[in-house]
Amino acid sequence: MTGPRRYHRTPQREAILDHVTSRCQHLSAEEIHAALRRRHPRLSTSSVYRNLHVLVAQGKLSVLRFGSGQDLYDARTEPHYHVLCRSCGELRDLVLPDVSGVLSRAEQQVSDFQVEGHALVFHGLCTACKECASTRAQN
Amino acid sequence: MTGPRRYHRTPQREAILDHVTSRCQHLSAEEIHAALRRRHPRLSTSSVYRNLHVLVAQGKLSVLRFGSGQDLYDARTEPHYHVLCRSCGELRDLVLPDVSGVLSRAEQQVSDFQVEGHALVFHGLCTACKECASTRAQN
DNA sequence: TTTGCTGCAAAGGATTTGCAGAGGC
DNA sequence: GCCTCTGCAAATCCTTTGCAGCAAA
Repeated sequence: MTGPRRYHRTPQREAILDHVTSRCQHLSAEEIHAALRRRHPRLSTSSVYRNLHVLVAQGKLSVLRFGSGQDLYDARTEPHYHVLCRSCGELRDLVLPDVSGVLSRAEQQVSDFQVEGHALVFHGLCTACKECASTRAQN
Repeated sequence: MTGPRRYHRTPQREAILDHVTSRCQHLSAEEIHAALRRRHPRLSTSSVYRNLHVLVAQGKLSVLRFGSGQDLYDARTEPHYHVLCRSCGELRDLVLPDVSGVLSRAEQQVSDFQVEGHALVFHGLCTACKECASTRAQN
């Protein structure tokens, strides 16, 4: 029987959480590392990755995984969703209160499962890429 | 101005699509490769990956990206969603007709974006992992 | 004949892990 | 003191790419 995990407080972890929280963007581990290196020159990538995992486990951040190759981290505030352009990779936030209600209710209908949350992503083409695509033939 | 892409018909591509379609599971590129190697001993991993991309681009398959590390491929039939256990990684299909209606309507509310589809994933703990977790303390 | 596809091998890129020492509680 | 965390370097893992020959249209 393993006891509960006792997280320690470390400057690195706090800096990472502060940084992600203070920005209203979705940041990659690499971006976070680069940004914090100014103030914490010895901060390692592994610490960034490890701390991001911890913060996600604690529910303080959430992860977005898309085709972009790298995971993006998001400071969780209110329930919101995402729109992703399959062409340029642009990622936008989306708040849909009506949908949130429906999905919260749906969570309880999932049998044999203790649902803790959900992720919803719309995908398609942003305006710019749509125009771009229509100038060339399609299949 | 690039013309439309003219896909050729190849035994490899057909075998891959057939295989994924015939199974009601979510398969990784590696699993597909391993399964098809019996009948196509010279089939390469790169062909599997390339063909999976093509099939997704053609809308014949869809991709699921989760924490598991590898992408999973799904033969698209009816609109459905997924439930993912954050502990053991179990992934289950879910059909929620009510929700589908709401989300299809929501697609049209996304401004400045031509939405082509959406993905919805519920996450939490499956029954087995839930019991497992409750026998040990939590944080 | 033009263009797409294949297998092979090598490269790429994001994330993870082993380790020994430092640090929080 | 015990256990977690850190930086560093090396390793891993999945996926992509370059290439030369083959195959479909």
